[in-house]
Amino acid sequence: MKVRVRYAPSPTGHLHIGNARTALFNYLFAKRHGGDFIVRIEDTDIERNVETGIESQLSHLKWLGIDWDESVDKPGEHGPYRQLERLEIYQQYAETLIEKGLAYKCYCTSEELAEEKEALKKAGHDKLHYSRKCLGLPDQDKPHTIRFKVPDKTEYTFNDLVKKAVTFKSEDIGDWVILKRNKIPTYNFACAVDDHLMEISHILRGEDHITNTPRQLMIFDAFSWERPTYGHMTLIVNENHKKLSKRDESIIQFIEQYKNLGFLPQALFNFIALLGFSPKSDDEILDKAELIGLFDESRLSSSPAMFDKEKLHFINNRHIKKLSDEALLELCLPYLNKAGIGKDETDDWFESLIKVFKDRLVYGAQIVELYRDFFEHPFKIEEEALTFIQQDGVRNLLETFKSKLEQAENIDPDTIKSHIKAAGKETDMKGKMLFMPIRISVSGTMHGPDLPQMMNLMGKKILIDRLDKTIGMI
RNA sequence: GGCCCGUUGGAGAAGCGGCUUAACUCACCAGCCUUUCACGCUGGCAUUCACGGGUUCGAAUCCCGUACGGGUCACCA
Repeated sequence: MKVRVRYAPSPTGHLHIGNARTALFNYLFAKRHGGDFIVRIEDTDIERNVETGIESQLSHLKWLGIDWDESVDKPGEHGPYRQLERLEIYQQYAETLIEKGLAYKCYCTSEELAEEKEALKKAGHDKLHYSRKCLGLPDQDKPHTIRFKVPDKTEYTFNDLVKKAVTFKSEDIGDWVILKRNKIPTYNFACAVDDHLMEISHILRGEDHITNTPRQLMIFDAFSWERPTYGHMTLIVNENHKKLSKRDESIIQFIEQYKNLGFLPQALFNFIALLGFSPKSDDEILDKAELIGLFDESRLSSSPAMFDKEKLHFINNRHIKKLSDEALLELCLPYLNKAGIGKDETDDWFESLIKVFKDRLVYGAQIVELYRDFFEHPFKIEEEALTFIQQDGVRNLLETFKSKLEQAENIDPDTIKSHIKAAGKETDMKGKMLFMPIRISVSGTMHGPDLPQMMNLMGKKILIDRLDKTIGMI
């Protein structure tokens, strides 16, 4: 049987990190097993559909490097791929279920149902199941839903790819709606019907779907269809161990936001693939091809995956370091331009700027912050640095160096280096006692990028000014 | 509350009955490299796997219970 998997988003907004993970693992699974990856649009909630939802979902998947074999823009033999275009199909299958006596029409209004539930709750019941009072009623010409008649005393056991054997009992599930009053199917019904019709072999989805599985299994069984294999991936949780919620502001949640900040798609792909999965590899910096080769569904984790921002930053930085200088400049340039940095500078200037910060850059937009920290912010010396420059000879060194700088025609990195050397010789300072005071005097801190490069970028005026200020503080 | 799931170092996370005196990564510390910084490299960092009982010659790994955390209970997906 051919491996066919699907990612089934509802077009209610932008691509969320959790959905991206679902898509990514299905993609990895398909590619690993030489199967097909399908994107099906589950737009049966007409209230919540967003106009640009589909386009946004698809374009961001593409940006991440995930492509598909069949979808709305690339029809295969199992279309249509939007559920709203498949309405007659679901209606027909629902009708069949009624004919078989496995489903029935329900004329209850939402108000009635709410009251019923309230009464059960008051009576202390845990299971707030539908009373079945419409079961067996003669056909009426009234608006109605169609409910699935849940079988008595049946166990639904499936061998989950991640959780292993999972069992649900039918008595824990009440008769549920398969076709809404507006003739549109509910999620569980449409999903099961489509998974069968589209010949989906494996379903990898978030653990929040695990309680939906028995309902979908009921549909498969009702039609005697072959059940697909399910795998429920752990939830992604935040530092408080809570499911990532779209309203959680402590974590950036949408792929688009990462894209806008200048994160790299290959890094995001790498990071997301490690959310609930650990490849049999010591190295964690992996590209798409490596990840496909390493993917193994038996290594999906069953305990929650923590969204570790630090790790994302680390991974992105590692991928940035792999970029060529040209590619990195291309990534950073829009942010610099927008911030008005380097308006009158040459290409060379930009190139050295990129070189100077490449090692520590976490994401594209950060270049602005880094630049400002070192070049624009009011000059001030950190405490530990201030202590350092109080040592003997520092003042003399800085004054010597400053006078050389003042006379210098140009301040390219090599020239600066030779002036540092000369100043060291004249004042008998070397090693850390030579470089560190100069570093501090121009940046205010004991840690930073390559010294001559950084000084060249700063320009003579700023350098002299900072040197003066530092000397004044000794 | 019912049903489902989870609990390993400062953090992420492997291991799922003997090969583990618990891999790997981040962070941190030390050393090396570099006339500074950063990069890189090397080493250090859990005698212990939520807790209590049990099974076993042997348990982080299996079973039971407790605690804590989470998910889910829609005419949403």
